[in-house]
Amino acid sequence: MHSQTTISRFPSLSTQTHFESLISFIKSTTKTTQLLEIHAYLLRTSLIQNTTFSVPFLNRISLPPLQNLTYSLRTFSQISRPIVTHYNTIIRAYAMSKYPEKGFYVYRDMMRKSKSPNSQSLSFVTKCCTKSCSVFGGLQVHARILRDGYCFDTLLLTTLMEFYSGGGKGDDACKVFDEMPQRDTVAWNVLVSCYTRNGRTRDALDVFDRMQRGEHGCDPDDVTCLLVLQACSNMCAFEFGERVHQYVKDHGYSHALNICNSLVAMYSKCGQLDKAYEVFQGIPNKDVVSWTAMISGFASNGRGREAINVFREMQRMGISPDEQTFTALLSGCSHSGLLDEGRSIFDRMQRVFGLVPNIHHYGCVVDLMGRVGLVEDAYELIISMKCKPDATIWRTLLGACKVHGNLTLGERVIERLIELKAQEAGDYILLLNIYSSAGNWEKVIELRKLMKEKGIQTTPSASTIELKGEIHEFKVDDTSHPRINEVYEILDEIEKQLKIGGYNAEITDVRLSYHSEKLAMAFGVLATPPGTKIRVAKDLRICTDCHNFAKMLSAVYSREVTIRDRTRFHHFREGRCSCNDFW
DNA sequence: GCGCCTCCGC
Repeated sequence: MHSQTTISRFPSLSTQTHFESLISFIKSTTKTTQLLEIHAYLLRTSLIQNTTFSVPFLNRISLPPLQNLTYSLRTFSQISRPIVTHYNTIIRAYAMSKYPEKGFYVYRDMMRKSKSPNSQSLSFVTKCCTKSCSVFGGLQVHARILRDGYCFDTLLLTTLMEFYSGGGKGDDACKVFDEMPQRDTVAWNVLVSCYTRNGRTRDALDVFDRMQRGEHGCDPDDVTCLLVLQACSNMCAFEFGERVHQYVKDHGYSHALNICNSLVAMYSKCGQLDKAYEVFQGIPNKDVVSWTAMISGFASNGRGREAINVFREMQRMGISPDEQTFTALLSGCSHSGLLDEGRSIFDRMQRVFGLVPNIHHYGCVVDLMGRVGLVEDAYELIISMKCKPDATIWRTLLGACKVHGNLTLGERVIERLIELKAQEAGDYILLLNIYSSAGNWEKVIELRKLMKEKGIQTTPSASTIELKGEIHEFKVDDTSHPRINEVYEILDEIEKQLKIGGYNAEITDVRLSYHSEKLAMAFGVLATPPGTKIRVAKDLRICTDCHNFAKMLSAVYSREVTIRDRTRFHHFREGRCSCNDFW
């Protein structure tokens, strides 16, 4: 009713005021119904042909909160001679929609009509190519950017970096960055995100210093901190993370909720639960993300009961858990072997909170059942799922079959993986280990032959250890580290000592050579004074042998050892592990 | 005028 009066009032005013108030009304309204009335009015008066009206109208209808693609397209089609800005609006609308590839068609169409794209058109169409993973389109746009001389446009080039980074072409993104004559903080941020996304976490951390050092230095902003904290989590770079925390305090970001949440996650993922909890308690207005981060922190560090307590506290505070909260909680139950608690939470999640379990939730429950030996039940659960089982969930069960030496089920599971055409080297290694644990050497030889025939290559795993803020990396049977000879020497010495303590190298695991985590631990013993905590991060899951090795090391050398593997933390102390062998 | 961004898991 209100809008009706507003529009009908327009003609009574002088033309100037009429137009001005109409435009400001378009810019301020957020109601689709009001915009539809205006649309009808613009059409009736042919004012829609006037860019002064059509541009703000298109912006309003195509951008959030309305984002109405249908009306944007209809309006666009009613404009008889669209200009570049109109096209840009539509390309942007497609970039934000579910059909990003159509943005590229509009871009091509506009060029066919001899309209030259400007910086904005190129920026939006690049985004379309990024979202639709169109390598072909992106390369064409890149060529156009160079041809039209936009190589000074920082903003446009940053968008182009995103295209390469998202398409897994990190090197090309870096090249665009290197050739940029000017860089702002956002360009640096995209570089960090590019490194993180493409697995070059170390380089991501280096950027934090590089950007401050540079000639035309840029100060990291809050987004830089978020990204770098993520990189610290991935690398288990605790000391680096602390430095970023200091930077956050010094630059007044310590009250930003997203930064605080990232800090909780970073400290948790570096195994520093006390620090994580300290930051967590200092957050005045904790949201779901904060609570989930803390639950996950306890969960991945093998403290399932505390994770459940935090969850209870969260409910007392009236914060509703979301799907991710339950994933964290259920994974906590599985890491700590809390079968009944896990089952009850899985049940309450559906009954009380009305959430439909997704593949991750099922994955956690399968993991939980598998760990405690209910492998057949876990198999039944996967079969009963409403969603399609993926390779990962089968792989989880395969791992459980290995732990419990269930050969027949293991074979059935690998068949499923083969059906999904998703079998990886790691899956064969697991099956291989199942056979060798059972002493079935014929099958071992047969499978090895099969792997050779299929050309399956095992990727060497790597472990890292941080000393004085510097990251040292070791691979299986490493030969590259500068102090590798000393490392092997001390490793032999350690093994001798541990054997006296009762450690025996297990021969059930096939790949028995110098595992990277052993090398990293040995380096820790070598390079730090006695009594210093050893913190190692590993990209795959730790094997039984290395687990025993670490347990014994913690007792014989009186060192606390922390190993973060692909899925969780292991805190070793006085010959025991926080995981109680539930891993 | 447009770009980067917090919590989960197998």
